[in-house]
Amino acid sequence: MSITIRDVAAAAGVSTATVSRALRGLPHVDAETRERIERVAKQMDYVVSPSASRLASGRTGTIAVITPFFARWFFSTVLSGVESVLQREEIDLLVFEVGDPAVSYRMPPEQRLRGRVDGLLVVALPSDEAEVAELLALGLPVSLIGASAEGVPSVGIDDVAAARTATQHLINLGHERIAIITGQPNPTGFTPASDRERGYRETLAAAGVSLDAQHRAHGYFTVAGGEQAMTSLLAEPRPPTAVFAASDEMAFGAIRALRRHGLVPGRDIAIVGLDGHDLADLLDLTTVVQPVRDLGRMAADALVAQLRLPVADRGAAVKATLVPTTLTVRGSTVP
Amino acid sequence: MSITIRDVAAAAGVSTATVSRALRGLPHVDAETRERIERVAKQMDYVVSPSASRLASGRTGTIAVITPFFARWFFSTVLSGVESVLQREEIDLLVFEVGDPAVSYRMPPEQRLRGRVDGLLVVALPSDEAEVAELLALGLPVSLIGASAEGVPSVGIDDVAAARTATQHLINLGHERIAIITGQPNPTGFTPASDRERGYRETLAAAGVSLDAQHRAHGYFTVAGGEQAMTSLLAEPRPPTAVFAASDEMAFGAIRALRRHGLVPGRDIAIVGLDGHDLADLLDLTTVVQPVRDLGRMAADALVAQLRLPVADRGAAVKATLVPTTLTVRGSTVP
DNA sequence: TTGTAAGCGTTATCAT
DNA sequence: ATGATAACGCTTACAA
Repeated sequence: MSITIRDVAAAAGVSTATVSRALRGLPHVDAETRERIERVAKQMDYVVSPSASRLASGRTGTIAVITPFFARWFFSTVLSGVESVLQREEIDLLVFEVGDPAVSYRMPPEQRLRGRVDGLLVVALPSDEAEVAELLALGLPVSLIGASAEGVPSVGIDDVAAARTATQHLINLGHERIAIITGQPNPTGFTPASDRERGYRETLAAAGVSLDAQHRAHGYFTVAGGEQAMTSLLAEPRPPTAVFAASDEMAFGAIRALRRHGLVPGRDIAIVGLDGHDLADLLDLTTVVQPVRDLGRMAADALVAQLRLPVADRGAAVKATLVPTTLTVRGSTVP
Repeated sequence: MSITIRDVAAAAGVSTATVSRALRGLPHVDAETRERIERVAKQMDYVVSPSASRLASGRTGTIAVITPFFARWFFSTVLSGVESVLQREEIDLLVFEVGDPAVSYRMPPEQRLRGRVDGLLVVALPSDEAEVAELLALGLPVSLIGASAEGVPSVGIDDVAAARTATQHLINLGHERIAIITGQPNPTGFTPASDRERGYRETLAAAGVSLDAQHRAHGYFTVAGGEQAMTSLLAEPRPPTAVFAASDEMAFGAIRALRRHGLVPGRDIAIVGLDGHDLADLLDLTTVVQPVRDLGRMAADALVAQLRLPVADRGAAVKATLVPTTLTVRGSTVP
């Protein structure tokens, strides 16, 4: 039905082997011959059959992104960064949405991956979970985004430092009752959550500001969770004068809670988030900005680099890249 | 290196043909034989080679989603709906981000699609654009989401009706100077934009409310655009008392503009959006809700149904499904 | 019900 | 530099 490499070979008066070499830019092909083949191929509108090529070569030219969500700012932004690289590299992008690892999620069984992809990009998943470990054990090149693990390349921010920046900002403003809205109640293997909390604690300690156990609430990284968390903080005998929310979406929820109580963020209670969410500006939220799209880009670049390497040299330079964050001050924290 | 169908066949004492049939659930396999084969296969941890299977069968078990953006609420939510279906159906999901069709976008060249997918899901792209037309001409089953075209199955909302609902709501509140923040300046083939504007116009006309040409601004479906649009509306000699924003994100921008001017949405100027954005609640925005995730699900279901059909019967029932929208009233429109 | 064997369209090895 | 040709691992007539 469709044009095959044989048709092209015949039309160009060469063997299929030569066509294959010529079209893939391999060496040992006469310049003239190559040109002719390319011309003929284009004119015949020939496209290599991916299935055949994959079967014969053992490479798929495909990578998979495994992510808890699509429909949340961080994740979709990462995805966008990833795809910009893959589009350039002409690599196919397969996606799997696995759900909140803190609740219930279903990893793609390895059967959905084996033989379909050359590499894996895992977004913000606790790398110590059994399921994630299985992925790593698949033997494919892997890159983590927004999480890290021993012996696996990763890119993310320095969560401790980012939290320090946020907390220090509140301290500089003169606050002494600084609460945190954190992600999970119990520290899991998902390090960003606990790292951010650690940065907060360390900074308070360093500044000699007391840490009140009552000034900690869980927002589960969601808007609704942030709202609940803030509400409970407000209900305390001595409510905080400032809040560090470990994610912008939780900060949004907190802002909503404030409004519901007739309080104005920045005037009545200072609040700072962490993310650099698209809509932080809209809500006038001070936040520590992480370059999320770049995270996706960099991880994809790193993975592609791995793939281009001869299999032998691959595990060589496993590094955890930390990209810098920047504080953006807005109305939610005013002197 | 890896287990092949031959290994399984040998271990089960049958031919590869029988293994193939058994494992795919085809008829004409003895129950006992099938059971044995399944047992052996599982025990050997056998997984069919996708490349080989694709090459031999001509089917890829893959569909592609082509969308302008990942990192925007509507699009990522659609994607999530799509993937929930494909995960269930065990179909691979390939994604392409093509950029804003109103600005500049790069469709995946057909070479990136041919032979790689069995079907296409096209999200919110103007189907009369040459590039989109090319996709349709690819001969693959296609389903459109949030846009429609002659002879192509699609799912979306009734944009005219949704806009009517929004506008009528404002009229019911007693407003007589009702502006619109619309998407594009010029009607392109992207029907939702013009349909929403049409619904607005028709409703005003039906209610005998005059239509002021000054009460129309372009928000380009973005927050920033919406803010600019609202700002320009406010600058007019007789500013509107109510605004219909053709998307929630533009409404968000409008709200921001209001705040900047010291105006309170709902009290000083009524505003209603269209989308049912996650954060509409946060911003207390009245909006006409479309079931976006369902849109993705339904389109995926429809496409999968097509794929399961014998090739001959495919073009049969090309229908444009319109799903209902509902008005959610919040603080941005109070009596 | 099961087996045989001819593809499917490349890639890659080994000659030439 | 080019050509023959054996894989690659499965599906699917067709035969038995």
